[in-house]
Amino acid sequence: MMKMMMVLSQCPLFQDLDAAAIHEMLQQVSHQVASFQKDQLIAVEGDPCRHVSVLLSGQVAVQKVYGSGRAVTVATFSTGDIFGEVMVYADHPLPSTIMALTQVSLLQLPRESVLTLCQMSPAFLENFMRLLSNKVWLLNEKLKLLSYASIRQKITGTLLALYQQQQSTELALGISRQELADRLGIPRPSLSRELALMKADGLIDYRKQSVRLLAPESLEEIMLQ
Amino acid sequence: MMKMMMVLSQCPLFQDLDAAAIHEMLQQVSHQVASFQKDQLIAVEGDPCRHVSVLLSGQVAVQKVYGSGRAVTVATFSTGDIFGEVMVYADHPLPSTIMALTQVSLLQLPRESVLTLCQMSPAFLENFMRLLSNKVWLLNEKLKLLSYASIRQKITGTLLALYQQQQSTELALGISRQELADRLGIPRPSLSRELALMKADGLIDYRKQSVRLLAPESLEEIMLQ
DNA sequence: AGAAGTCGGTAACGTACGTTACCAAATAAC
DNA sequence: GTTATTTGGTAACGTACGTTACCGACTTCT
Repeated sequence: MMKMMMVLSQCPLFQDLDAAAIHEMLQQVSHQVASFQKDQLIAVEGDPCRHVSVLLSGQVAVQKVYGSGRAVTVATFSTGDIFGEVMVYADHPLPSTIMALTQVSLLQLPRESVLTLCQMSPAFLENFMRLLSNKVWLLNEKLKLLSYASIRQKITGTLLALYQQQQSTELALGISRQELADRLGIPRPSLSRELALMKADGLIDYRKQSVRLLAPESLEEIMLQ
Repeated sequence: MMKMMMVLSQCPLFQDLDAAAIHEMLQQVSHQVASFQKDQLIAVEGDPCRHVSVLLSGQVAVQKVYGSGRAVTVATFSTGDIFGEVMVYADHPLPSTIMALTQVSLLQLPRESVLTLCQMSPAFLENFMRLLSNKVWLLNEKLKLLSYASIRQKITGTLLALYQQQQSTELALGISRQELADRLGIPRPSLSRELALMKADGLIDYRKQSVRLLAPESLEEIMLQ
């Protein structure tokens, strides 16, 4: 029990609420702490999502299970993580299966309880909103990067974002080539090659972790193609 | 005024609420109906997002404005559409600029008013949640498609989804090649070519808008690579 | 100082895929 | 019927990019 409050007060759903407040709120709505054995199914693809879950202990995997029974892990969650918060209010069934990777303990808040909590506590409401909104934002960012047509566009897009942010043509990257390549979803040699080509084209210059924009106008042009 | 209630009762934020209820709810929270001239800025990139807006009439554009002043339209909204519902609770400034494309009339609900409305009306709360959740779901779907490595994976992914859905190896597509290609984000000839190759490889057979899966096992294999 | 590990640049090679173009089949229009 | 129009297949071509491999520059350890 003490353990549970520790986890909850750390998790974004209950931030800015103290243990006493959380305890009291929970007492007023139906909820359950459920345990699952290793390899036990927590929720199955295609089912409707019935509750928001907070992982109190253990690890779970989000899996795509194919007809043949083969399963591919799409994501994993561990203590303090929340799941189901999106699908519980979306008009769609679960797109994947949730399985316990270890012995697992979950706080399960039924769909209706979450609504009640939102009505009860402005702080909880705001936390939930922020959770969803930030998720949308993050997905949008990823999507933007993926939808650039070429590697040059990906690079240019991020350079121009930094340009706007740092208000200078002398940009500090602050990350290694490998990290940058990972963010853009491309292999490192491809990144290096394109940087070299852009340098040859007179668009940029660089050494180590700093990049100088030589022709911001032309860079913007690239984003339009 | 009558006009405004017409629009609101149609929009997903106020669905399942009748005009009288909406009217009463709005009277209890601060809100404003704002007008903008054609080409006037409604909100500027980098600013914090202060309200959720419902477009009562006219059209607005979401634009990315570059340093040189050149603007690229990312999306447009028209009567009945909602915007700002994500950024108003996300921990980030506006990623783009909003501009009036025509004479525009907006219902602007300040951040706090929306919270109050959620507390007041369970139906409104649920509508808002559904709005955000469905957006996350949609983005996830797009992201899934985009993140497949090859065209063959994109095709296979959607075929297997249909397989699971229709529970038969004889799939009805229900859309034209062009539409399918658009959804996958690839040119139509590329789709045709890959379908032909997959047929040659003995994976599928097809004619017109129906596809038969000849080797579901092998198709699953493709998704793992 | 030498060994070992990390980090970035570069080259060679093959291929998946975008692009363009043209053609056949099916459907709609007259 | 004969044209248009849409819809889908196919071929030829160039290239952007993934893959692999190797090498030099820098750090860190002993």
